[in-house]
Amino acid sequence: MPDLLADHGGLRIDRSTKTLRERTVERLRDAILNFQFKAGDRLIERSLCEKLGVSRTVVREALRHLEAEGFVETLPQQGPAVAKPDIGQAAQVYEIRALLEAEAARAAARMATPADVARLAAANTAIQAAFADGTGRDVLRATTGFYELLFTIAGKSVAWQLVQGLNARINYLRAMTISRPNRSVDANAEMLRIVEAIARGDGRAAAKASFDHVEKVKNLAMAMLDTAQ
Amino acid sequence: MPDLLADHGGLRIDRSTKTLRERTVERLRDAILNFQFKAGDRLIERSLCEKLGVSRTVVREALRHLEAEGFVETLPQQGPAVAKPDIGQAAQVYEIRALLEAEAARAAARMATPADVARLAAANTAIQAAFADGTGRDVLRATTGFYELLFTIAGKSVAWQLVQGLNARINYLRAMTISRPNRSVDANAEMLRIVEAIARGDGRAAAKASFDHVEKVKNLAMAMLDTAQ
DNA sequence: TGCTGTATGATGGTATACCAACTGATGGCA
DNA sequence: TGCCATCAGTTGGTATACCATCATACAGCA
Repeated sequence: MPDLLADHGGLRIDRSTKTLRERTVERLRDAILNFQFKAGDRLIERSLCEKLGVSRTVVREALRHLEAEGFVETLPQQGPAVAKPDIGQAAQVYEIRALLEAEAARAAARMATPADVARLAAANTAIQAAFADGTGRDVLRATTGFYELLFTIAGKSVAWQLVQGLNARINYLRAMTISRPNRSVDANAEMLRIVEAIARGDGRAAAKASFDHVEKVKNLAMAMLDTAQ
Repeated sequence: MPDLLADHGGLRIDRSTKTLRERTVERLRDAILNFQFKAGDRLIERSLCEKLGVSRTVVREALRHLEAEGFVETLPQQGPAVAKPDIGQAAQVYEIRALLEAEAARAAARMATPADVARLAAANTAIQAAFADGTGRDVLRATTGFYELLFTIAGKSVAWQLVQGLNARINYLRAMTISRPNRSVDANAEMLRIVEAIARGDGRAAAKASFDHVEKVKNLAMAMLDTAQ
């Protein structure tokens, strides 16, 4: 079996095309992240087959994947639905995010080049633009772009994978914190603290700013869940 | 659809039985963790069907789940195999573990009752017994038991899920660090530091002892990977 | 009008079939 | 003896069938 990952003098044929299953996983994940399905919505197999134009095998395998990632939960005798974490799990998810993002910010402060810093600043500007002109969906997407860049600069691809999965579980909470009055102003100040600390290479300050930011949104989210119950 | 999670005066019928798929996921995960399959081994569907006595649908869905958890990786045109991370990923996995376990140790120091501390001490004794009388597999299992207890005391079920997945990816590295000469003696001292710090309620010391322990095994693992390449 | 029984449709679980691509073995020819 | 072509077996991808369980709607009866 040829080693597709090794470099063999540059002549290797690229045969990597995505299976229907892989594309289905991506489509469903995107649909969940973009609120085409909301937390708690049932994901009925035959209905998804019709929408996506694939067989139940493909849908079922995609659901298994998303289930393991935390996007979907399956209750016995009830079938799959978009994941909706309880308040205890949500709190823990925010705590872990805070740890991982703070560590990434610390490492990014150490490793960022001036070009990196400029890119982070631009990513933050994109978040503000999304708050001003876009939808909640746009803000989530821009925020994801910022953090993806942060983790990439920090060289922490594994942590980024975990954070993506964690964020999946609290997707709708994130959407709700974004839509709070004045969240735009506070978020701007908080992200700016992170970018500025990284710009001056202050890992400790970057970690603190990042940690404080996640604590802030965690508290907003917990307050909302308390109200909703 | 009845709400299976709500309490309705205690009369509710418990119908939660596991599907073939759920049991297959567990069996395969256990087999990987117990080195019945080794890192890099191909997981051929029809062969697994014969071994497990189930259809390809059940096996494929289980593989999808384990793939998303990080136990299995699928290369195009090559099919599924037990995951084998490279040195960069392995380093990152250890770093994340260090963060999450340190945080769990800190919280456990705050929350542990005397009975909890006794259980942790017993779990540590079980690790030492496994080093003395058991196999590497026994040591891994006992160590998992210790950490499961630690995270439970700390109230961190989500972090524990993540750590389990992370450990899956470095399962064989863990087995290799365990089998080093004198690892038993060092491990005992390191775990004892953790238990003692928790016993006296010193969160900071517990976090440090836990962090140092993971740093130690990370360095052992990195040294081995360097040698192997 | 309300309750109960029955029937039908919906849904997830599981098995099997078919196909395409790939790998390895074998035979023939130069 | 080595190389090439062909064939057979292996394997993953995908589709579909069947079944059991559950939910909902409807009809009949008191």
